[in-house]
Amino acid sequence: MDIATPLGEWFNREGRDLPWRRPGFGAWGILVSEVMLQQTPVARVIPRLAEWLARWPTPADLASAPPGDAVRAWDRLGYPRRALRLHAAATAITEEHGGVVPRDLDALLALPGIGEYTARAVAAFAFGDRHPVVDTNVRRVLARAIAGQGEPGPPSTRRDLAAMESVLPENLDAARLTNAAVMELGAVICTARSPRCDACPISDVCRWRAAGYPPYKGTRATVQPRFEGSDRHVRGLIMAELRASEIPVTATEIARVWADDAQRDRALQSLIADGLAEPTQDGFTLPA
DNA sequence: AAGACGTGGCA
DNA sequence: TTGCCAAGTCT
Repeated sequence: MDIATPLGEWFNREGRDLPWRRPGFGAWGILVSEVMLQQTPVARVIPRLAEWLARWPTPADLASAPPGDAVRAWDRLGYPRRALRLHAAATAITEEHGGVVPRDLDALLALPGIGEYTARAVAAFAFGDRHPVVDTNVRRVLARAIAGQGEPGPPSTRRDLAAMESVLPENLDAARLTNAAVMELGAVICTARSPRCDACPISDVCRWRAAGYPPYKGTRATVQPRFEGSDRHVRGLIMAELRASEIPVTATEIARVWADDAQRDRALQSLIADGLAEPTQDGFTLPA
């Protein structure tokens, strides 16, 4: 069953005009966008990405800045360790790859913060190479359209890559288009909560639809723990203070963000361990 | 190999 | 209001 052709036609007609899809956006821009998009919605990424690339147009530009600048520019995208890793990746690209984003999958995979998904996304979208690209959208679309299940089971890199490989055309351009189209379908049509099957270009061949939308029976992924009152919450509050100040934030000021001394200290210590905060003479700052 | 890791929008 | 979810990675 060929789903690549109808998906490609649909994508060419209705795919969103996103910055990183514009011709000539560049491998560095695509790499930065992919890292920002890890667990963060498109709408929140777009303005931050534009600022980031205007300020640091090349990996060497970012590498020459203090990591704390990257963390501050990251703003509230969330998971600020990504900013630190992106800075470290820029350093590695500058020092080990002559300042040029590598094209090879293994070289990409070796960069900090670049995992199985992002490495393939960069190789496929920035360089046009033929690799199956599998993210949460792709998993969901393939689970439904091909496997006839309402939700993907637990991620299995091997199985997931094989599944995507099986729908990928041989032709390079067609393969790249298919990768983008399956992701896009999962993002805007075949969504997690309320899929818009009426607007789906492959509804006529979807096995889940054909089976009458059977409810998912497998094991569910572990539920996200409550955020309110969690260590993540406290880390976030402390990071907001550090981002907002150009001078060291005192222990007294940090004490105001969270009353529980033990939990606050645990959060601060973990931020220091992560390299997101640095103790100084007068308090704490983003990494210099 | 589960669990940690931010943040905010939406139903 | 609470819970789910958003182009994952790392340990």
